[in-house]
Amino acid sequence: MPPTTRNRTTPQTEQIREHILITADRLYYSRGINAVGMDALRNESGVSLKRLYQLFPSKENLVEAVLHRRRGIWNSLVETAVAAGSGEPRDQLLAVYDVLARWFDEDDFRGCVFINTFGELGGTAPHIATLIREHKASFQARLAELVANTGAPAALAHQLAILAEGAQTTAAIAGTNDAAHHARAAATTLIDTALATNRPQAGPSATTTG
Amino acid sequence: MPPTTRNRTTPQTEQIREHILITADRLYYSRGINAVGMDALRNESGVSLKRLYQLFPSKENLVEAVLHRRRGIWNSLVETAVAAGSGEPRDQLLAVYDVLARWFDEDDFRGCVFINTFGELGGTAPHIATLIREHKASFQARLAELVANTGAPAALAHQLAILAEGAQTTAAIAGTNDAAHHARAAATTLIDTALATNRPQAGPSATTTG
DNA sequence: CGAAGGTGAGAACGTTCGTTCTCGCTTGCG
DNA sequence: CGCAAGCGAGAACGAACGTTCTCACCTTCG
Repeated sequence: MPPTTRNRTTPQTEQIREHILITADRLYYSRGINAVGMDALRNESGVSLKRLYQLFPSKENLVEAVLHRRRGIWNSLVETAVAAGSGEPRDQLLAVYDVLARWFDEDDFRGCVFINTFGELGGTAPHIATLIREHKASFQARLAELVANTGAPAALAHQLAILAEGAQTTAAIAGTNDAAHHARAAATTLIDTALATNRPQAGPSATTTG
Repeated sequence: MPPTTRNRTTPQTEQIREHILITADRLYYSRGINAVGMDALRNESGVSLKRLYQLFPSKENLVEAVLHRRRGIWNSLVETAVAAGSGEPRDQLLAVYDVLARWFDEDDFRGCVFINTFGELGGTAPHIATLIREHKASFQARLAELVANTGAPAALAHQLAILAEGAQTTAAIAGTNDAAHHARAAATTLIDTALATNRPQAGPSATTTG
């Protein structure tokens, strides 16, 4: 039923929806969410208020959709970087910080959308707070998988996650991208230390010859 | 002139000012700044609007005063913890993460005021963004001093700062205080690695004996 | 006592918010 | 052609915002 030619408006609807999400994301990200009214979004996107509320029944709903879309983008960035490397688990972990470095270099970088939104709305919008919490938890879970592949203890994943979070806020506030470099260096130290202390003296347990 | 008995209102003024700052801090921190109007602050503090605007000519001015006060509290916490320990530079650095651990355990903990405020207002209030940037820079400068005392390379200070920032946001969003423990463990690894690789084989280049 | 000035409670101001409604206009279909 | 439905532009709504003003009251000092 969905892909029939029944409703002429349907094909455009998805593009309009995406256009709204892109515009809202840009405005919310640059100015904060409370500071961007629906009128501003209407003017910037060129989409009428009627259609805005038709596609997103409330502002909170729209904010959630923006966060959901950002989550997909973030996951794609991470997975692309993880898949692009040598396949070595250690390199896959470090690839996360290369993603950060490229991101921090963007002109309009102003920190992590989820962290910013949590600070602004986390105390009053429980549904949004939960959404943010779940996103961060899923990122940490992905890190835990990558860490497990290296054979390092699970605690390393938490440490690497903290480095990634800290790099984002530090880069945002300082206005420089140095933090990505520093976080990557710290991650390298933590990973190598974890790997060294995990299989310490018994070196040649050469079960994996690859 | 200030400490004379000339003006009867002066003695109370400072207490009222502090009372306003404490109340505003609590409301802003728990709900976000835009979500707390001056009426809410009037009702919660019991101070009339007239006196509020008498002591703080605008809301932005009040926000800046709240941040300024938080900065002093944070610095006191850090300096107290740094001074309380053994005096060993390594322990002084780790004391910072003990401060975080105690802080995260507080019931109303909701992350770092400066990070939260930067996310909400940093894009539209340049003066506040600058104030936040300066606070973070001064914390990093203090860390750099402590790192220098250990003899470790300066880059360690940046890494430790990133850990502290990341622990704050991670703890806030996750709602647990595990991040303080993980950050402390990571900091220990980074510090010890930096100290070990800094004076590796060539030990006695004793130009600075003291 | 009586005039002056500062105060608290809260109304009022103009703006902006999120959301809904009105109203011409277009458009697809019988 | 005629009509029902959907659309964009924007007015309108009640609420809340930051800020100022009114006014009765209280204090203080000559």
